[in-house]
Amino acid sequence: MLFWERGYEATSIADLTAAMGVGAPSLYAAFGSKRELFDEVVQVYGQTYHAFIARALIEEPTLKAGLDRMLREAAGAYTRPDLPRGCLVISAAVNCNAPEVEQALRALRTTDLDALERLVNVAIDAGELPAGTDARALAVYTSVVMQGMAQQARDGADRGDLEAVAALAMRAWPWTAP
Amino acid sequence: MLFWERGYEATSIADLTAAMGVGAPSLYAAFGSKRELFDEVVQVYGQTYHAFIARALIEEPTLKAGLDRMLREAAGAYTRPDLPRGCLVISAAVNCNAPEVEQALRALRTTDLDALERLVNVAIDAGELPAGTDARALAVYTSVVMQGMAQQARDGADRGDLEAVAALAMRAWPWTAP
DNA sequence: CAAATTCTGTAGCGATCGCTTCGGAAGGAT
DNA sequence: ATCCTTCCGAAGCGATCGCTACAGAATTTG
Repeated sequence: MLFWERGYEATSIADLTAAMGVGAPSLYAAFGSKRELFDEVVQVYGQTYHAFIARALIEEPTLKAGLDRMLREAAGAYTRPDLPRGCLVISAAVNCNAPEVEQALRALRTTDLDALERLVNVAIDAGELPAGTDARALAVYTSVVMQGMAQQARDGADRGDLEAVAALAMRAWPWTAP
Repeated sequence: MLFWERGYEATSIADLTAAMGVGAPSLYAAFGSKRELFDEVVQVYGQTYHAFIARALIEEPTLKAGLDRMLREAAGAYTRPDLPRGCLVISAAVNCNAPEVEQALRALRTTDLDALERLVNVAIDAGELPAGTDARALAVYTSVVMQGMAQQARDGADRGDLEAVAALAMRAWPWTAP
C-alpha cells in the first residue's frame, strides 16, 4: 500500500522490503521485478478498493441512483482514516518516468470512462436522460469529479466536504422529470 | 517548463541543463539549487499561465460570469497544443518525496480554494446565491472540477471535451433567479 | 545424526541522482 | 605581448536507485 500513498517511482525497493519485513531477494523471487509487483498490487487494489465503482453502477436500478451511490461512496473511500487518501489508479503514476506504468493506469482510467459513457447511453435509451444528451460529456464530467475528489482528499478535504461535492455534482445532470 | 510536463522529482538536473543549453555550474550559480530554481519557475508560472483564474474571477461583474469564464478558459489553457497539458500547480508535486515542495504547491492550491470561498460568500451577500448556501462546498466543488479537468487534459481529453465539462459544471450552482 | 536442499540477509553491482571542484579557453587592462 | 580575471564544460563527489551474487541458517531427507 506504499504504492498507493507515495506512487510508483517514489516508493523504493528499500521502502517495500522494510514494510514487508522481508529481504530484497525474497521479494524478487516472489514477484520478479518492481514493475511486476506493482502490477500485482494494482490488480489487488482494483478488486478490493476500486470495485465499489462498478458495484454501485451495476447494482442500482437507475443510472442516477448508481452515480449518487458511487460519488457518495467515493467520498468515504477517498478519505478513509485507515488507508491512504485518494485513489491509486489516479495518483500512483503521475510524474512517472516509466511510460509503461503510466500507460497501464491511464488505460484503466480510460476503461472506466468508456464504461461510464456506455451506461449513459443506456440511460438515454431507457428515457432516464433526454434524447440527444451528450453522453461523452457527461462521462468525462463524472471522471473529472471523481479525479478531482481524489486530489482534494489528498489535499486535506474531509469526508463531509466530498459528500457535499458529490451532492452538488449530481445537480448538473439533465435527468428527465421522474 | 520541463517541471510542468514531468513534475519536480522526475525532472533531473541533466534534463534541465540539456534543455537550457548551459552547464550545471552555471545553473547553480544562477539559482542556487534545484529547489530554488523550481520556486522561481513556480512564480513565473503563476504570473504567466495561472493568472487567468484570478483575472476571470476579478474582471467579470458577477461570480457566475467569472466562474463560467474561468472554467472555459481552463479548458483552453489545460489543452494548449504548444504547452504541457494540465496545470503545474496541481500536478508537479504529486508523488514527491520532498515534503517542502509538495507543501508549497499545496499551499498555493489552498490559497486559491480559500479565495474562492470568500468570493462565494460575497456572492451570497450580494444575493447572487441564496442565503444559507454552503460556500465551502461550492468552493471545494469548483476546485474539484478544475483539478479534474487538469487531470483529464493529461489523459487526453481535448478542449471540446473540457468545455462541455465546464458547461455541465456550471449547472450545479444554485443561482437565484436572474 | 549427517547430508542435501531451500531460503534469507548482507553486501555489492552499475547507473543515476543533486551538486561541486577543477583545468583551460576567452576577454580586458597594462 | 603579458598578465589577470572571468567564465564554462568535463569530470567526479557521496548517496541512492533497482537488482543480484553469495554465504550462512533453516529445513527436509535418508
